[in-house]
Amino acid sequence: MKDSTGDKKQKDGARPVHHTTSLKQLAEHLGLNPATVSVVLNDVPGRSIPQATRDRIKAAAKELNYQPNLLARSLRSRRTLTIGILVPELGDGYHTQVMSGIGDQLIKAGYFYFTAHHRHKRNLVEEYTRLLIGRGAQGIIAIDTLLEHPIGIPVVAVAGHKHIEGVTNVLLDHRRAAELALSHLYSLGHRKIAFMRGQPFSSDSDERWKSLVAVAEQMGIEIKPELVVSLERDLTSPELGYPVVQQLLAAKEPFTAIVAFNDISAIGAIRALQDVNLKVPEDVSVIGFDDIKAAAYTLPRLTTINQPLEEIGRIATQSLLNKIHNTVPPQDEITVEPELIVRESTGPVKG
Amino acid sequence: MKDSTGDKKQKDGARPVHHTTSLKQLAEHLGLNPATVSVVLNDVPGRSIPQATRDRIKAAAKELNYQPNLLARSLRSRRTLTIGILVPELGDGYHTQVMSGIGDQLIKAGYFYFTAHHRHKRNLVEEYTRLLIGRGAQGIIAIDTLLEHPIGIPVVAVAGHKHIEGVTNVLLDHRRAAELALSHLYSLGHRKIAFMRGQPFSSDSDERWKSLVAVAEQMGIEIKPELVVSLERDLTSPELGYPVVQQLLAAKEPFTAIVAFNDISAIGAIRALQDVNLKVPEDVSVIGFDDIKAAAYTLPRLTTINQPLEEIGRIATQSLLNKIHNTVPPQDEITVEPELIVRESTGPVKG
DNA sequence: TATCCATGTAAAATCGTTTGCATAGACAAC
DNA sequence: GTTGTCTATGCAAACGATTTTACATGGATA
Repeated sequence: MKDSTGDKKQKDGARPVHHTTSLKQLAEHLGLNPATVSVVLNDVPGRSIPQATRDRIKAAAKELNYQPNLLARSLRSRRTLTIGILVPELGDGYHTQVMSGIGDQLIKAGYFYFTAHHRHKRNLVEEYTRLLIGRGAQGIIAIDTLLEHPIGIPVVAVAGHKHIEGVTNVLLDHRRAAELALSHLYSLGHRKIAFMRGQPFSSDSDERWKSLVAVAEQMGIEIKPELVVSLERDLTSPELGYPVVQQLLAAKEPFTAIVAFNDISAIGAIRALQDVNLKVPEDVSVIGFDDIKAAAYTLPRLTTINQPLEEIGRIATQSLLNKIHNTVPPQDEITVEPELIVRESTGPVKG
Repeated sequence: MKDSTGDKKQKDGARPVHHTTSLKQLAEHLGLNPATVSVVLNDVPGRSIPQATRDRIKAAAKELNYQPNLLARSLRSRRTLTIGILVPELGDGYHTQVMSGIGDQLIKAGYFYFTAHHRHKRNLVEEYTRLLIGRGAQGIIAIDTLLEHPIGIPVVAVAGHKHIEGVTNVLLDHRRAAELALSHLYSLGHRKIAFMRGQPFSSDSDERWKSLVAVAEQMGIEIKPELVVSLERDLTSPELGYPVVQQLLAAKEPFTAIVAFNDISAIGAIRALQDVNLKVPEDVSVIGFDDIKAAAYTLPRLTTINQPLEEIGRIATQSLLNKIHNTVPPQDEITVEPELIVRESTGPVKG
């Protein structure tokens, strides 16, 4: 809403977009009606137009480098070929890797996406959702974002907390993840295993813990209460995992392995162990979750459970496109399979 | 291009976008002409409309929750309030942190952005540029992306390699970065300093090296040829820095500090040193560049030169918006200041 | 020879805005 | 009573496509 002192020449920054030929110009050039040209270029079925004319039109379109104006097209046809992505943060590996998969899949389908990052602020989630819809988004992918209620367009949630009517959730097969982690440790001979529970506000905490408990029971691994610690602080640095390991050590209950809540806390845990001269993995094995980029750079490099983030993005996208196009009945839930990545932080139990 | 067997009822996924009231409906509801309503809601100057009517219109707009259709508006006014971002990769901290700053700044100005990641493929850069323009992008921010020639709309390049007519470059003050790094080491007593040069294809390599040479000379630090190694492999893992340090050690020329090309290679360098039982920082100090997230998680944590990535994003955005709105004469180049982050990988020289 | 259908193309309506110009009425000045 | 200036609003033409409907042909059929 700048000042507007009536200065006519400025036109408030509305500079003409790089000039392209319009349908009308193309039609004129051909001596045909725009409608005919449109019909041919869009391969509209059920129209009788001789091949010769079709060829002529397509040739001219190529020659004049005709690019249909997406805005105009969308306005009329109500298809914008655009979706919106809601994400808490950019600049964070987890989210943007998912976005990478989304982008790959979308562009194949001729779609583009708007991104809005809301830094976990609820009112922003609401507002951005509105804005995205206002810009013609035909669907929304909400990554790690708390949605409150159904919105009017197709939605797919990645790592969504709640189940909301009409929203498809894409999530990790936590059960399988637990199996991979525990059977890896088990096969290395570990029986005395310590566990870290995630913070209550973290979306995966509950599911992951339940799965670990179930699988441990099934495998006959005892979970001693003294060997279970809980993360509490709202941190995204390894500090997260440091104090809880000190807590574990103070309990004096022997253990040979730690199942960390995620890679970040695993890194902190390793530090804590090293600081009391325990060697990883010789004295204690540590396994993480997520397989963040940094996991390959630590000393020792981290054994972890990989979440196929890009694939999750691709799957979420495909699911959303299916919803938009109404091609298949929508699913409530889609699970993806985790993978065990063995690096250096786990090893056979001593002796 | 699906099949199209003439099935009329399907309508190929064109579902009505969440219903909103249109300007026309609003006008009808008020018994006024759409134009009048539009004029009032947009505060168009130079129209005489009594305050009473204005209030009536605004009240009704609020009541009916009128949201103007951005598509239609853009079509008419040729302002889409949209820009495009070209980026090599998503899921990489460097780029997405810049994007984070861009997003913050854009949304303040009422803009949204399309993202396209091209994975360094030249033809995709071209194609995506076209597509973005086709979707009405009013400007483009190219992050670490090689542009070949001027395009028809305002462009700002972040970490751009080349200088291109009309393109504003936002880049780090390399000179200052070199000063920070070297004076930090110097003040800790380091005089025998080894250097890593970046790969020739990396955008910052040359500039960074030239600055280091210049500053070293100015400070009276000798750069011995035996203590200069060059990265060559196209890697983004710490492996990058490992072999070159072995190479340094093999040269038998003593050194007490290493200036790494970036954090990734610094991490590899530290590993290489630790693997021959040299302690960091007690025996050798290592300083990195970039301040990637992982830099705070390594053992020891990395001393490095921070690039204010989010700020770079914000500055690039502001510069682009200025260009779009023609408010200030465009600049060719904008530099931003680096910052020294002292952590644990540097320390005073022994003895 | 009149009727009908298929074919090729054009015209018009529409999507939801913005914007330049027109106009009707009120009032004042001459 | 004419002219002129305001005021408040309306009208209609864009913007650039898609989509529905209409209109000429020309040949085939009855």
